[in-house]
Amino acid sequence: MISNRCHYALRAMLELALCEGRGPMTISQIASARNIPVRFLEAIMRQLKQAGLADSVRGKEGGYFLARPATQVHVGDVLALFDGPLFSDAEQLGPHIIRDGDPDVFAGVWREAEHALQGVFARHTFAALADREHQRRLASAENYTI
Amino acid sequence: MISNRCHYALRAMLELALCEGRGPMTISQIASARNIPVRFLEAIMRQLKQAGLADSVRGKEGGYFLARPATQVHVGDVLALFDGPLFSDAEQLGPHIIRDGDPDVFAGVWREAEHALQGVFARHTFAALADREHQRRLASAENYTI
DNA sequence: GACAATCCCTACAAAATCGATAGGTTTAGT
DNA sequence: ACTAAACCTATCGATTTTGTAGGGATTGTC
Repeated sequence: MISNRCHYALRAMLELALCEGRGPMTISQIASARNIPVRFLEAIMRQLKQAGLADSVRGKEGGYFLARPATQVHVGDVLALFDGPLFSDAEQLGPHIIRDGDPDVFAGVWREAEHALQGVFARHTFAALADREHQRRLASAENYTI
Repeated sequence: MISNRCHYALRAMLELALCEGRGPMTISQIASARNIPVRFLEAIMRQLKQAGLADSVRGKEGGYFLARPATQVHVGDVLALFDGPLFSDAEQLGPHIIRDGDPDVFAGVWREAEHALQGVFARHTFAALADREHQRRLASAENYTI
């Protein structure tokens, strides 16, 4: 299943997408906006940076921001980084299950599954998600004031 | 990702499908055919039985067999039993990530992903897999004798 | 009825994974 | 210099997963 790490990363990226174009965002800001343990998020953001999904400036007034426009970052990019590939052949995990490099009958199934997932995850950009989140917040704010 | 347990279960079910109609198969047979730890497989087979995928007779000459014809057992049935659902909402794992039962923006993504997977896994029956495995074995045997 | 082969159940040990924390270093703006 | 921020490495604790052990219960065969 999807690791907690990955859930955090997805929400951090969403937060960056929401604040796109308004300068870098600090780890503390992201963490408090999403209730994520700060020191844990620190490691996650580094990983996002190393993978080329986020970028950062150091020192005072520093922080993180999206490395590419939100319209060009997909949910699949984050998932592949943390939890992918989901469906690998068994021989990587338990080398004794498959004999002698015989082709595995299930390999085809895993390939299909992986492919189907990639299709889904490539359809969702963080720009679209941020948009939806924005709508959601407007609606709930309206609900509150009325 | 797919747990080792589940890989074992899939291969055990495949073995049962290969021997369909030839009486029950013992745990030892399945285990040695696939290099699975016997006592571990024991627990797995029980789980498969309790889920209604396999059935068994006890005592001497006993063993396991498919509860339904192999044409009506899908890979998805086994996966759902051991590792499913793969994509659940975040709130079940980390209740603090999402505030106040607010609808999660990612929930839709997970639903789509789960649905896509179900589609793939429902297309593969153990009958078809056993068939492919049979072909494979014939081919490799031919390769060996020539 | 004894025996042996087989499934069945519970508990437990060993190992891996994951979430989270701690302490300290480097960078850059003021 | 001071401070706020990103950066790095190590480690700890809890949970999950893998696998093992010992003992039962069931059924065919002699």
